[in-house]
Amino acid sequence: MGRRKLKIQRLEDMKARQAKYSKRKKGILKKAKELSILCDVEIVLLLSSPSGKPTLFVGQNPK
Amino acid sequence: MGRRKLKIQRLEDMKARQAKYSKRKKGILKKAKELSILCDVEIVLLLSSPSGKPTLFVGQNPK
DNA sequence: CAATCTATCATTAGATT
DNA sequence: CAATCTAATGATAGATT
Repeated sequence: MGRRKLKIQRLEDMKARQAKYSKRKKGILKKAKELSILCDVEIVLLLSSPSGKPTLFVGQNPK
Repeated sequence: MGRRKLKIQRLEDMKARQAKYSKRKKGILKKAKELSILCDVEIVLLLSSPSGKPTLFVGQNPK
């Protein structure tokens, strides 16, 4: 998606990595939340940012 | 996306949940893989299907 | 620069087979 | 039914501010 197709390979510039991470993290968290609700499933998503800051998403309650 | 907008709420039909899960699982796994490569970050994604079968994705190697 | 914008590509809802 | 199709919504690349 986006103005041009992006080749999926490591972004060499640290600022670019951080910026891309910020955008895509938002997207994948939304997808995780939607999937957990729609299908009523348990999901755990653990992300570590390029700078090392972790994000944990846990969808639905353990049964 | 799709032909009509889908309201994000639990799908009541078990078959519909399983089918939806199958489609969206593919999508979120791709997103996780792309994010881990692009931003060189560690990602753990644990999914449990509507029938209970787990899927574990681990992107990048722990450092 | 980080936030916002928008043209474009990607995902997927519902249909079809 | 599960796989495939495709119209249409959704995510986001690069531009702009």
